[in-house]
Amino acid sequence: MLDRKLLRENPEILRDALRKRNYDISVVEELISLEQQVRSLKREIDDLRAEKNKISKEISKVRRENGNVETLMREAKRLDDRLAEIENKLPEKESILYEKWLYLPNIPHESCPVGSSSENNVVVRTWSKPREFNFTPKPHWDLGEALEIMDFKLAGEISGSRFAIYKNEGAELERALINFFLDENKKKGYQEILPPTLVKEEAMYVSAHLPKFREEMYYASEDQLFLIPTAETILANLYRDEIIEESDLPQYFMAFTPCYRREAGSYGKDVRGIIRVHQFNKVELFKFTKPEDSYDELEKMVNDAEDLLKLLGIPFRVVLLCTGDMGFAASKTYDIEVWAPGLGRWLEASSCSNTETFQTRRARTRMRRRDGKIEFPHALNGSGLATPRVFISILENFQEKDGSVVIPEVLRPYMGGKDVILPRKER
RNA sequence: GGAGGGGUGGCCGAGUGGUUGAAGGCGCACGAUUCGAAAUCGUGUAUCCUCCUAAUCGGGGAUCGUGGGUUCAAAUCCCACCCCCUCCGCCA
Repeated sequence: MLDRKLLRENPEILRDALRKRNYDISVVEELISLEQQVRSLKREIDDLRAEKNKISKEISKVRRENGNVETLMREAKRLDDRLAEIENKLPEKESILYEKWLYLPNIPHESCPVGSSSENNVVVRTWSKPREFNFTPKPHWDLGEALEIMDFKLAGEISGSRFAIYKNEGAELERALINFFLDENKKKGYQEILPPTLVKEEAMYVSAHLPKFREEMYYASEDQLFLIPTAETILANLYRDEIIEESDLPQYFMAFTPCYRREAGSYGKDVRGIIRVHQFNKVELFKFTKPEDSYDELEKMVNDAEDLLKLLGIPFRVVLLCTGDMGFAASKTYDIEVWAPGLGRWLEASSCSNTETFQTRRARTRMRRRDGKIEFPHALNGSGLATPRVFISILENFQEKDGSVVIPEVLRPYMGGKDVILPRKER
């Protein structure tokens, strides 16, 4: 959510932001007029209430002195009628304005490349060279099924398409990744949170997954609870309705959770394997920072995520998203893409964003400066990391000609010292 | 799921329908005292919106879990919902 003062003080910033994101800018005029109406209604109401409060106090005083209050009462009632008339108009206008306001995306940072699609994204750096194979590398679904560490047929029967079952070393590898991510991030100062994965509707508004992205989430209607699409939802709510002292910033958090996404609208896309699944595991990173520090903190967060891949030895590249490709809540986003030689393409394994005050406004999370001034801190989120594409990348990058997969060294302590996943019969 | 109790400022805690945005205490900040500290004394200490101002100051409105209602007037009365606690039932 943006600062409503923009409508009065600098609507051009809004139009510019919407243009960069390929949104229709005509909504701005509509909002300006709505905001003016709401504000003038509020003023009228405030003035009338002030008058009425005065009379009420007068009544109280006259009563105490045993005077006659009838004239005053009549005056108060008359004001009441006028008030009721105006007060009735306000909630309607206010809610229209609020609803529309919630649908406005965040303002892109000036350092973001302007462009309309992923083609305008900028690769800022690439780490390590993709390995040369002297055989044709297989996709992870072939490797996974042959090694009997993944079962897509069974998952399909039990849960449907876009679900996976991990077995044996597959399950172990998944668990190893999660623990490895958590342990490494902890060294960087991220506090661990283990949250619920079902949340109330109001919490979803804070992260800005609502109202716009209702269709992308699973909903337990009986209990009116949403399954989280990411732990970002939870972490953005950590300081809801609270004021953080400036001296307590920055704050780093991480949370491991399963993530649930309906993937509506991506029918027929990435249906094989675990490139795009309805349920996956992710360790999410989250920061609350002072506004002046947030862009440095974003760089650090990206580096933290990159470090995980470096330790694993997985080739990756860092991509700065252009304005048209950025998420709704983001001011600036870096994606980290890992190389998947079996698929022959880069896969997004992390997305790190600065949302500035977009989420903290919705959460009413504020910070108090040393001089007592109140303002909104910035909030940042990033994956550190989501497992499926790292899993893919490990299988596909570290496969051998015989179909076995070498386990990255840093994961071996998490897998009882095992260094390779061999085909079933050889185990 | 059934029965009961409760939600007030950073925290504890008072609050007869009317100068209560809210006593008192703790905490915190600043000042005095002190060689310095403790103790003591003094002052200050919620947030949001809005108007005025260059800014400070100041004016107005709103907020005592949330939303509605009664009333000239609600923290206080009524209704609904949310949350917390206790007991019973069920249960990993």
